[in-house]
Amino acid sequence: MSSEKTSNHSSAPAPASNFIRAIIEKDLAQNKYVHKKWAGSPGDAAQHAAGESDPAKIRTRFPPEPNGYLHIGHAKSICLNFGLARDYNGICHMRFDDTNPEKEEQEYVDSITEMVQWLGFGWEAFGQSHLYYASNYFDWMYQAAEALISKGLAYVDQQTADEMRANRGTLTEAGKDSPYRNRSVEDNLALFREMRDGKHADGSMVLRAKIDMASPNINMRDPAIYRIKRAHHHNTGDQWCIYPMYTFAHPIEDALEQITHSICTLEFEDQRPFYDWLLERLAEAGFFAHPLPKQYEFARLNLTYVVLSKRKLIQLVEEKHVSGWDDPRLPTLAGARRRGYTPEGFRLFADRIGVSKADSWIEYTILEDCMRETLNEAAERRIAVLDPIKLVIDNYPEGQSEDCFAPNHPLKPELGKRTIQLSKTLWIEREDFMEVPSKGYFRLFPDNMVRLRYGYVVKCTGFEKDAAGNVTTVHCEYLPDTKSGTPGSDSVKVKGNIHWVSAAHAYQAEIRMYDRLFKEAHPGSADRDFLDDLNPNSVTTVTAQLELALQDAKPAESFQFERHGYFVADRKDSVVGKPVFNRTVTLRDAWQK
RNA sequence: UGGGGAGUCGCCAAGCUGGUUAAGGCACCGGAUUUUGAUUCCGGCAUGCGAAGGUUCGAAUCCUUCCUCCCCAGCCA
Repeated sequence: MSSEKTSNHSSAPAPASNFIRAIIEKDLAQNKYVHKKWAGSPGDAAQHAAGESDPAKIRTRFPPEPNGYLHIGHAKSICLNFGLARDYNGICHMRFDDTNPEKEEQEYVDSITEMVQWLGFGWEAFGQSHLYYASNYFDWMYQAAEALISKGLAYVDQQTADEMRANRGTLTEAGKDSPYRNRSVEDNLALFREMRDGKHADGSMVLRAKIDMASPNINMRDPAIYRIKRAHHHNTGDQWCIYPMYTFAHPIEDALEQITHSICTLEFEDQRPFYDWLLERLAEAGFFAHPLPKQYEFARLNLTYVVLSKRKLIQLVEEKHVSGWDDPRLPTLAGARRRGYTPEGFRLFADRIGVSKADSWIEYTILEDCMRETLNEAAERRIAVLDPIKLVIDNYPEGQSEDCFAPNHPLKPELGKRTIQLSKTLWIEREDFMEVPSKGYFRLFPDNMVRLRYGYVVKCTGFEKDAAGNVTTVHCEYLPDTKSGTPGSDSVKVKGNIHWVSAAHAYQAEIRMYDRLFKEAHPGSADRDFLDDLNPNSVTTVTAQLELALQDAKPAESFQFERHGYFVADRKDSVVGKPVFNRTVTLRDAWQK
């Protein structure tokens, strides 16, 4: 618990300390960046040197490749990077790491920016936008590559991919030098320029950093840094036919953008030596100035009952196990949003799970609980009968109805009340009646009394069944003096309190009852095919009876259906005046049946 | 068997320049309030820090050995 300076937002509790915050606080305490300049846009050492003092205390970045949809795992990284920038008076750059034209599309950049903003983050800071594309740095990267070649630190290799692999060695054996490794600087430069100018076929040669083929770290065995690839790029079109590799491009992107803390996941740990090697060499060449960006790695998110691998998500969508990338059962952010999960809930989740380097599995209920917590605060209450049977109040006048008053939010009286109509024939929940009550059951059963929430206390007098033996109608009599809100309401004490909707005043609607997509905590573990772990009942659709006010629900509006859970009007399938709902998450239920 | 990481309560996670009663959250178990079996509120919850040795007045923190798990041999990111 080292610091008091953890958040700009004094109202919110400071997020828990973690190793990255500790590093940042130490760097800040040492005034590591006080002399850092910012050119006003990404640039090299000279450009930044000519700029003003950097208004940002730190710079982080969220650098997705636009080759797919964002998911819950990305939300952790987004909250981390943008959250750090927010808490330390810094800036988080939104950067598209688009160095491989074959996999990237505009559609993905659009959905990624939309989702980051939906999560509540932005890249406008100190009067400018910080949305960047790695592909806009191709000229600089090219120059950096030539600089490396000039220093004898890179060479053009004409081995085939297979030869390169064979000569890379193994985890326990050193690699062998390429026969092209000792070409002259002039030849390398000429060849590299020919590569750029389209004189050579795709795959015929590649530019490699010249480091050490015997390094115990395989990433240092002369990694490929530029390849020939004639593909149309979503941003640069056909301007280039050579593209930098991630390992080469990423450190340069960070340096051009004056990133102070480059935070990525654990699998990049082995890349860090090259990251530092490259930047040091380019600093020696005058490209960049100290302090150079530093890379730090944290454990990626693993969530029980969920798959987050791109390959598996694609398979779920393409094989139609779900309806699309925004299927409410998917862990994509588009799916989660449609399910009714909230940005606030995700941010709470990110704070709650913390950041460390230990591989871990977060229980899915933690995420659900964060959603409940934020929804409980924000969602207005409404009444919905999801599995309706009839309740007839035999001593209530036919054709009559009366107003009952229900608060929109029990914790927020300022949100007011709405009126709902009570009449002789109501819809109630099938599970709120039992012909023979089980132990501890305190809802409706013959001769028992319950309160009709916001209405009267009633006594069960009988019931009817159909030919199949299913209860269709329950009969009761009401106690006229016991209406909620009247002095007599407490005259009769009852334990049960059930919700209802007047049959003559109901809106009938479709509700999708979503459950987890997988029935196993670790889908696909123990040599099972993850598809075999799919929950066959991950969605069931019911026709429910809702209170009339729900007919006006707007797409994406969330409610708590009392005693059930949180539901959202589907943003896609709802039409004005005829919303359909998705169950976001149930309420907790301590009643073990 | 090369290199790089990680192992603290059921799940996360602080602490790790040695000295605290080993934070906190979630879960769980009690109990109170409640016209949602919800929420809220109170209380409980690691003689123990992967294991075994060692150093020390004192170790989760230092040393030694061992065990387990994760990552790396794309012209992907």
